[in-house]
Parts: sequence; structure tokens; C-alpha cells
Amino acid sequence: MDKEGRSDVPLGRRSPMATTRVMVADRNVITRVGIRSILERNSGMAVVAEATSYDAVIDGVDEHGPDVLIIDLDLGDDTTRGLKLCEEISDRYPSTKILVLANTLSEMIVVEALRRGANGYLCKDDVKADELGKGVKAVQDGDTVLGRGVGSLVARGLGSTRGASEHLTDRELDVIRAVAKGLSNKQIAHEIYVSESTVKFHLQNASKKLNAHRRAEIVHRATAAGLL
Amino acid sequence: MDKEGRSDVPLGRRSPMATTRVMVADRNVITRVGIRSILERNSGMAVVAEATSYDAVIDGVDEHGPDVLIIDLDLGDDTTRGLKLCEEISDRYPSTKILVLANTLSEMIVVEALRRGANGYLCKDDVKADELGKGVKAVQDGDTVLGRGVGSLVARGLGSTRGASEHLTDRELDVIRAVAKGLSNKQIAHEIYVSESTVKFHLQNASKKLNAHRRAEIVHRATAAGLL
DNA sequence: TAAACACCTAGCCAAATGGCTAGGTAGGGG
DNA sequence: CCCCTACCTAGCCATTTGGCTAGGTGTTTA
Repeated sequence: MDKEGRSDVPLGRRSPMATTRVMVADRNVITRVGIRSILERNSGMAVVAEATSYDAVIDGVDEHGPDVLIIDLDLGDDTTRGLKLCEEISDRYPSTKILVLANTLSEMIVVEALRRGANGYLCKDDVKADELGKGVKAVQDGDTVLGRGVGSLVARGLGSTRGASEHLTDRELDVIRAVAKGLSNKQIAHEIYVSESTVKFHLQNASKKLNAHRRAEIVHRATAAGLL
Repeated sequence: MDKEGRSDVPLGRRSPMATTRVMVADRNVITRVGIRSILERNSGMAVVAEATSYDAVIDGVDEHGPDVLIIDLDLGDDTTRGLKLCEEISDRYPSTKILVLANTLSEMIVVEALRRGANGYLCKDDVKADELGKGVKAVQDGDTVLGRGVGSLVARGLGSTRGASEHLTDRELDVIRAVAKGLSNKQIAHEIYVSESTVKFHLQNASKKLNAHRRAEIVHRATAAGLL
């Protein structure tokens, strides 16, 4: 299931130095094909690998050593995993630049991704066809690329000292997910085998991290951040 | 901004009868290009028009009379608008079949779309490359196409008599959006110039329609349904 | 070893919520 | 004309919440 669509990689077209070797990681076939078409249409770029799962990304980078990895952090059910991936890739394969191509614009995710080694952050819905190629070239050259609206977000994020870099713990996420289902603290306590006090404790902490004051807002922010 | 990417429509390749004429409506370039590539790769299909806004969809259908319209209902800030569009298209241009290609799977949206004349509903993330072409062919032939998981959703939706067909009113949406921001009933009342009682009233009604019992759940469901 | 972190528990109190009944208006359509 | 819908308001009461302080454990990391 992971190697789907990897058949027609035009390795043969790779000229000595002129071609930028790109790897695309996205669970969505349409997006993968679209990126491939756009990049290979004009500019001297070739998509040398694709991946649809976190594991496959590592394998692909290791095997093909692409110049640029275009990745949607949300490759499974857990965006956090994608962030860890950024760290790992930029750590173990520093010559591969990372360009995040996200569905949604979330301050928390943007800041985290950049902090962990991503070289660029674009939003799928905002990208124009030519911007994608330019973005890839730019990150390859060592620049940092931030799409429309992303820049200001980051500025704000860095402005507030404590930032949005705070991580929700596993337990906090468990509780938030339960809250989203409409459960009361008592019910949640019963569901995850802790006391009601503990549930409140986790929620209080999550509130502070997400800068929310009501459980409805917690759910909303967590959803927007792709954490749910 | 709307005609971007419409330049290289391969009208010339249109053979007399063999070609299925497709129109693609999606705000995302990458997706549009991806769909185009996939469809034109093997099967006898040609993308004859693209649109990135609700208005452009009408214009495009009117002008090109495509056999199939592939559309992401979320073309602006209001999915409801996309639903109305389904109704209008299927009403005024019955020879154009509608295949919805959504980002998210929401019972409410699926049921509504089908009720309003959509002939198929696929989920971007679940679609395999070959399924897209097959789906287009199927709806063109008059079949109804439901992607993985969509079918069971619809079955459930139709099972519960009152269905999910209940519409949230404008006011209810206003209130829900405010709730998502973490406001209390009192604050919301002040914000939209009504009494706290009224806010509670709208929320109670929304609860029933969404089958939720807590405001956090309301926010979650509304978000999942793409109503926010 | 000390610090930091994730995790767990308890109790307090004001405020907010959910669930209900019981009204009111204005506009649209049969 | 009556019915239906969306909209608005009031009050009641049990329950839930938000926000706080003040403890505890075990693990990891510097």
C-alpha cells in the first residue's frame, strides 16, 4: 500500500547536476500526483520517491537521499509523529531540506516544525502553482520559506515568549478527546481509570498550554492544531 | 485569480464521442493538477474546465457543459454554499453529473449533498488513483458512487429517521462559533446583542440537532461537519 | 543528587452550564 | 386564516465547570 504510485519515477531523466531530487510524503494520491506534475512540468526537478506513512518517509530519505522532502505532517492519526519526524530527518540527514506542506495553518504546528528543523512551511490551499517550485528551490538553497500568512503567525508565536511550543502530554490528549465526545469529568475519570480530580488537573494544564479557558475552546484549539 | 491554470485545457484532444468531459472545482491548485493528471493519464477523459470559486463553478458548467463535475464543496468559507450549488447544478444542468470529492467525511454533509443532487461522494484521503477514474465513469453512467466508509455513514444517516438533515440556523451557528472561542453565555449574549436566555435557547436547539449534550461536543461535531 | 517532568489525588467556592417549562414576535406558505 | 419556522425572553434547579492551593509518586536528565 505504501509503494503505490512509485512505479513511474523518472530516474532516467536525472541529468548530472541540474536536477533537484524531491521526495513527496502525503497520504493523498491526488496531492502526490499534483505535486509531481507541477514540479516536473517546468523546473528542473524530479520526484524520486513518495511515501504515505511515517515509516516510509525515513526509508525513502535513507534510500534516495533527496535534496528536498515535501511533507504533510499529518500522515497518520497523529501530527505529533510528523513533528518528531522533522527532528529525526533534519538530524540524521542534514543534506535533505524539509518543506512542510500543510492542510491547515496552526501556529503551534508551524513554530514546532521550524524549531525541529523544517526549512519551510506552505499551506496547500494558499500555494499557487509557481510558488511550489520556487519554494522547493529556495529551501534547497538554504533559505527559509514561509507561505502567505505563515510569516506573521510565526512572528506572533515568537513574540509571546512562552510561545506555543508547549506540548500536550498523552494524558492531556486523552482527556481532551473525551471532552470532545461530550463526557463530563466524572465520566472521563471512569473511562480512563483515574479520579475526577486528575481529570480536572489535566484539563487545567491543557488549558494553560493552549491558552484556553473553557473546555469548548480547548477542543476547538486542539482540533485546529490537528491534535485530535 | 479564478482562471489560473485554465490555459492548457487540451480541447484539441477531444475525440468525437469517446471522451468524458470533466470539470474540476477545487480551491487547491495541487489537487486540481493532480486530478487532471490522474484522469488524463489512462482513461479517455479530459478536464475541460476548472474553478476555484462558487461563482466560477456555475459559469464553467454553463459554458462547457461537462459530463461530470468533480467538486470540493468547501470552496470558500461556507460549505453550505457548496450544498446549495449541488442543488442548483443538478437542477439547471441535469446532464452534468456531480461527484463530490471531500476532504473530510461528515455524515451531515454526505446526506445533504446526495439529497441535493450529488451523484457520488468520495473522500480525498481514501481515494486510490484508479478509483477516481472509475468513480467518474460510474457517475457518468448514472450510478451513485460512495467511497470507502461513506456508504455505511449514509446507511446510518438514513436509518435514524430524523436524520442529520436538520439544519443549524444562522443564529445557532453564530452562537456555536462564539462557544468555540471560549466565550460564556453571558459574553456571547453581549456580543450578538441578545439576552443570555436566548443564547441558551439557541444552544439547546443546536444540541438537539447535533445530538450533543455538552457545548464542547457541539463544537466538535460542528467542526467535524465542516460547519465552522 | 537535584531538578524537571508526567502523572495522580484532594478539597474549596463562585460561576457557568444543561435541561426543563412557558411564554412572546415576525414572516412565509398552504 | 392557520401552521410552521426562526427568533427572542424568562425563570427554576441540579450538576458541572473553572481556578485555585497543596500535597503525593516514579522516571528521566543534567
